[in-house]
Amino acid sequence: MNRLAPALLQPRKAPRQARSAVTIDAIHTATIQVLLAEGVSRLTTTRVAVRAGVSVGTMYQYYPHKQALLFAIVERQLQSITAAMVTAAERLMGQDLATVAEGLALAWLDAKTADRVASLAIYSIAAEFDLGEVMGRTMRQMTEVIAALLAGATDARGIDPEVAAFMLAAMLGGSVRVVMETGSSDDDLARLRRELPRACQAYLAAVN
Amino acid sequence: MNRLAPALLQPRKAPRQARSAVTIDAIHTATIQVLLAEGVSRLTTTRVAVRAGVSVGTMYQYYPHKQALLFAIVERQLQSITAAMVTAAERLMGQDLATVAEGLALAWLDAKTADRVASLAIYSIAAEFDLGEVMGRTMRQMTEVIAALLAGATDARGIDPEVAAFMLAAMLGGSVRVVMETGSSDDDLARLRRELPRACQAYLAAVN
DNA sequence: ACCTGAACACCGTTCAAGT
DNA sequence: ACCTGAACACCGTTCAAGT
Repeated sequence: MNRLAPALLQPRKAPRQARSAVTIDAIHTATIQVLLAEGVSRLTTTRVAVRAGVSVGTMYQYYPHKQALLFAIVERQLQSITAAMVTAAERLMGQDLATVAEGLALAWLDAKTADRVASLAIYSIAAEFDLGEVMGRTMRQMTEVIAALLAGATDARGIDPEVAAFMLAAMLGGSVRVVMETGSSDDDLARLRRELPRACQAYLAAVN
Repeated sequence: MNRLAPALLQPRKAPRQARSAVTIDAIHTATIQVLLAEGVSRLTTTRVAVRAGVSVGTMYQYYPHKQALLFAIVERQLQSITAAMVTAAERLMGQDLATVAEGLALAWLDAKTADRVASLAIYSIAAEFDLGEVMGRTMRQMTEVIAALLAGATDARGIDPEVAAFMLAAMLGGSVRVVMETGSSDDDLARLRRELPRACQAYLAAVN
């Protein structure tokens, strides 16, 4: 559970010449390709280097270690999901709680299932390295967005936006993850798509 | 993502003499100790062997590979949680939906937080190896137990026990996992303990 | 300023040899 | 019937040497 200072997980240096920007991008792409083609267990620094067309040494000039490589990918994926949720939030601002709940649930499901392979890859990386921190940060961001949405809902009365947003984020994030990870059939996902909005709506109605 | 046939994950042979039963137990205990003391990344076959007081070769006589070691631990943990839920289910049989929902949520939280370190260790192992299958099986068992409970509830009317149980299992399993994994404070857990039962109750009420 | 790749320490797994 | 531990293939990481 060795927790690394965030600084250590960033790329080691910024590209100063054009060719190194190319190199850094090639490494990034190669990592994803190897991950999807061979799985985590076969994701090797050498394999990534070969695929990227550089030597291992070069890779270590940009990423201090393997974790940093994976960290970069996870972060990009999480950011794209966050962005999707922010977009959804803008659309949902000033609606009533039922609409907000449904909108959030569907947006979350869409974002997660859009690139299901990538999402699964993320999950499979998440535990091997210490990604709790990054995921925690993402979840806190999400909670803030949701809280603002709840506070601004037309029919918000007795609801505590902080508390309700926390619970909603846990429900969304957790249920989708569990279903996706446990060898879910398409049926299961369809089921989740029907039931998750209802669950969110029911919870919000109950605490309002 | 190499999926192994379940048979390969079982201990390689049953102990035929007393000393090998002792050996197998020593290995199992040593694995947990190393896991808790040093973390997944430092969980090494050699380290486990040393701690267990046997040679690496001996370990491989009982567990065909490292995954099998971890698999044994995960399975034991999951079984103990399943057992706790079955006990709770017996107590809740024939109650109304609100009582069932609250009882399930609290039982799940208790089971998971009782040995929080072990649970976290499980999660950290879960993705590194292919434990989706085991976890999926556990979740399906849980869903069955919950479905029976819902079908037998005094005030069950329009509810579809299968569907509602699926959603409930996803909510319980997911939310607790997400909160525990993302560097949760004790405050967060307390919050979850208050909100999760309400969310489950609200959902059941809405679909009944 | 950037890249190379042999070299090092360590890990999972095996198997001939022991009791 | 069970155990040992040197040996093997492979992995992450480094660093002297090159352009």
